[in-house]
Amino acid sequence: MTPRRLRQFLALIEHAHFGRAAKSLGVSQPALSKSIQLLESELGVTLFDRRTDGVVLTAFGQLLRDKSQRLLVAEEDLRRDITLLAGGDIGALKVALGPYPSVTSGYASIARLHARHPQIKVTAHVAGWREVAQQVATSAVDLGIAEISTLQGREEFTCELLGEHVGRLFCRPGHPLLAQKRSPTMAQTLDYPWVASRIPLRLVTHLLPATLGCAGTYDPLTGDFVPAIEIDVPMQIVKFVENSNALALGNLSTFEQEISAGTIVPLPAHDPALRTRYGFIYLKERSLPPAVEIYMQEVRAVEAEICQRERILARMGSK
Amino acid sequence: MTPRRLRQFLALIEHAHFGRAAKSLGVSQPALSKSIQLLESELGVTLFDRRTDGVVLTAFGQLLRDKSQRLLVAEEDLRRDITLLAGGDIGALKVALGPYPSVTSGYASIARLHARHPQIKVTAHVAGWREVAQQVATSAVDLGIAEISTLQGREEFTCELLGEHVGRLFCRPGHPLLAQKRSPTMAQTLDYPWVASRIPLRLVTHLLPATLGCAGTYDPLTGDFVPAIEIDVPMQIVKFVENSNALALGNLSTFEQEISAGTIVPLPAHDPALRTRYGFIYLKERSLPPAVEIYMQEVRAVEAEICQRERILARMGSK
DNA sequence: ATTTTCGATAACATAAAGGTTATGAGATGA
DNA sequence: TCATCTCATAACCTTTATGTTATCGAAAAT
Repeated sequence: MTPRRLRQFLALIEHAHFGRAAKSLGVSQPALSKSIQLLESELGVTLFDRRTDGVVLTAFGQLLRDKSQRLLVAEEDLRRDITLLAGGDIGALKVALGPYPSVTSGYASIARLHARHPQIKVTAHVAGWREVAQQVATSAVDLGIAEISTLQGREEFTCELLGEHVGRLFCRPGHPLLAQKRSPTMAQTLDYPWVASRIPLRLVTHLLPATLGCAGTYDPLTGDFVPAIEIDVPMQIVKFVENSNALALGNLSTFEQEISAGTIVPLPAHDPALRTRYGFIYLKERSLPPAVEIYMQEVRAVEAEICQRERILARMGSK
Repeated sequence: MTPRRLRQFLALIEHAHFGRAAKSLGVSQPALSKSIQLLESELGVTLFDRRTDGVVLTAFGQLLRDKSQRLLVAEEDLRRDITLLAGGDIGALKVALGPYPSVTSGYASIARLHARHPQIKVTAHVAGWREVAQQVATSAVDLGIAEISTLQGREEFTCELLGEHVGRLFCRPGHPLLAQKRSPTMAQTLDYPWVASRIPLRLVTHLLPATLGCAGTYDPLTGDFVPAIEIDVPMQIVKFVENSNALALGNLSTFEQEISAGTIVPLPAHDPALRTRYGFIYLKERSLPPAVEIYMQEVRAVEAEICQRERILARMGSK
């Protein structure tokens, strides 16, 4: 069951014809015949039904096809990873970060990654949840960090839960979502830009480069940061929400002063506690490059730190 | 980069010594030396630092170790799957189902699987969320269906989100959770058995064998069903909750009559909408046997059906 | 019936994989 | 300095993998 044989096997499936498959592989027909026979005898099953007008795959063949393709991809990926690493190229890493809280730990992790592995070039793209999923699906990025409901019914994705944040949404007093009678649904809130509140950023400010905004593209190698929504973090968020239809995410305590001053108001929600569960998402079929795995380790570490700090803050809050 | 060579490579790592590793593999030392050299030249990197007192792995070696182990496991799994299938054994399937709503689609899927593939032997174990995770982690089951927050911080798990249900918890009037001043936390509710309400079961009753309870072990091959909590589904749930500390999961409309009669009451919760996101969980490192993949397809199909029916019910309800 | 098409088989060639024993070369400690 | 330990190298052997060309036999089509 060598890679070579598996490739011959897959070629035969494609052409459904020994002669033509052999030709496409650049070998003679008897060579391919024997090769497939050896594969069959090794596994102890018949892989093809030989018909007079060609061959068709058996159930065993179908199983082998699906699995062997993955196996070959995994092997190629491994080869590629080692070759790149050997060339001194530890790898570029593209990640798509969803809104809060994904972006919070996502950015903090980039800063840590850059500190420890400056040779890894990171491109982070901040986007909406749906866009993150789309970018992962099209392989535009290696990895996404997004709210996991993004994944519903998408069997091509794998996810790893990172954390859970509970927060509320806040808006300006005259916001369109306040005009309607019913409490806004989650789907409706997604129609407006969300901005991360001070709380989640405060949790990681000791890790964040001061220049980092909450939305945009950051390359730690060059230091370039191109904000998608230009907000000075953390103080300008309230001003931004006050003067636009953007929604701020945070806790009641986060905006205690602003609420009593009436500058921003909490959004009524029939689901008042906004539980956000977010995690890594990536394609099931691909094996992740080493740079991505290193980055994931950093994210996990940051996440653990955030969890601990939140627990401390919660304890302080309840006293 | 044949399996054989990779195994030699792993053996050398283990012994950190050419002579001893060669002995453990049953070959001579020069044979192993040459084999490793070939592997190194094939990949174009040095895998071991040769020291006078043995060998130590380089960074490349470490990368290859991690990846090649997975590759070998995948290959072995494939071989095992085909061998089993060749022996007419399409495979036994062990699944752990968490409480509602996991168990709902889990059971319905078993019924469908049994109808289409009667030769697949299924063992379903219904358990609490934590136990599902534990059983998956220890490979006691191939697959789990559970609430995904089970996965937080567990990087050994892969998950695939299946669906999201919103419900509330109900209890008897004198329940301990009502005695405390604060609203019960999610963690506290987990201290009591949960039982599935009529709503989620009603959604799939056309798929369920009439005998199925909501908790227990069911083998569709023999038809044996051993309930863990004996409840006649669906009518006895209210009686059970009324006379125990069990919690029932459902919507307000589910228990409309009982609430007005005062027999059961909704549990106050600072997080009144109980959003349950559940999905498949399995070990990252393992490749799933074919029987499990077939089952997963059935679950996905049932899940899609449930989603559609819920949407219809919701629309009917809002009119 | 005859021809064509397709895969299997036979006979043979060659390169590569994998192994052996004997020996070499460098570091280390008695 | 010498014995000893490490892994590398050399020379050689055997088996297996992979290929070739020529031919065969069965089914389908003309």
